Amino acid sequence: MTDGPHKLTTTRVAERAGVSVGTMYQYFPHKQALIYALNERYLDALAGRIEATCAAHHGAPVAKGVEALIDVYWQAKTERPDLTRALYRSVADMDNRALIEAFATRTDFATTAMLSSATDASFADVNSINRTLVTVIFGAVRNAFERNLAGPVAEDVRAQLVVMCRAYLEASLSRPPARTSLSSTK
Amino acid sequence: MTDGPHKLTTTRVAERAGVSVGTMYQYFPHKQALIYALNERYLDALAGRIEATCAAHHGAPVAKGVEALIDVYWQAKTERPDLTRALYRSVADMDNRALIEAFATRTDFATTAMLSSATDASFADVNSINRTLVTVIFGAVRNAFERNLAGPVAEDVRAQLVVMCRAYLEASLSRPPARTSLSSTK
DNA sequence: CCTCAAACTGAATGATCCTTCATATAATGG
DNA sequence: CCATTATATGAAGGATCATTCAGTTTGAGG
Repeated sequence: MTDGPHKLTTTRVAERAGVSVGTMYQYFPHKQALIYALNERYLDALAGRIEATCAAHHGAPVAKGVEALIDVYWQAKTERPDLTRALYRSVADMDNRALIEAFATRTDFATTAMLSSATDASFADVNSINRTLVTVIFGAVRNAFERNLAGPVAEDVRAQLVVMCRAYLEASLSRPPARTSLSSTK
Repeated sequence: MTDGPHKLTTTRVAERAGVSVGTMYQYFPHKQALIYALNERYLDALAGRIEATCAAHHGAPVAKGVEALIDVYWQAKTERPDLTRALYRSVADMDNRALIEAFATRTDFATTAMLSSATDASFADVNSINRTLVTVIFGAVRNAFERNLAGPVAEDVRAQLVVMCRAYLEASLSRPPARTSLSSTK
């Protein structure tokens, strides 16, 4: 299903799935429903991975958790570039509000839980911080992906993204375990 | 040109431009060329605004500069949501490597210059930091935009994005004006 | 081996949209 | 005012798909 050439046509998807167009229409009423299902499956798997990662880092230092989060997402988007691209594109052509919403909810829940459970830090407004973190990570990864950054450069961006998120968290501690040197809004 | 309903068809664009399809084909050989031109114009204007912002913050504290950068970009993407959406979408349907490339080059140049010129900070690897900053900002803004965050929430994300970038810069100073409490990779 | 239903097939249909071109309108200059 | 050229128009041509459906294959039960 890691489609190659270009458009996600019904015939092409059917072929790739090893059936004829007609058969496909026995399982999905529209093309939209089909694409929706593809995205649903993808997002469901992705959410699953994220949840697993977050669960695995309950109680771990936030720094570790965020890095792990960045890694799964990065990995997920990069491991099958064609699929990623095809889905990103397909999403532009239809109303996917519900899917994105569901994904965001699951994700937010998982990441918030991870952040809150960290024993080495506590944050005043976890929701705000979490929302920002997720928005930044997902956005940055997508942007990096779409810019087709070459290997080492991509790697650098990924690493720096980790640094950035950590710096943000450290700056946002409500009861800093160490002293921060943050110049408030100088 | 702030297109409303959905697809960017040749007829629709022509209408919006106040001419007939035929006339349009006297100025653009393909639809592709047309869309390309639209994007070119948009990106050119955007790059211009970014350059202006950066120029206006030469020698200013980095914190100010980054905030300004975030603001222009955010503003540019939100002020005409339909246009933004239409262009994001159109970009998925064609080879726009060259445009993105050109935009990235101009942008990188401007932001790097701004960062380097700051008198209150100096960075070891400006290129890496700049690349990361730009990727994160552009990506996060897009992501926030596409999530259709409600007014106050959006505002919060924007503000937090500023906080985050500042924290990152502070953590990346090569000769810290104050002491950093950064736990290296604990 | 036969029957019937379920599942499959892919050519035909119709919609949408890019592109062309025969024709009309405007502008220029003599 | 006419001739000539530049510019504009939008219906028609042709491609590409999504979607349908008449007909075929498959498989279970008898």
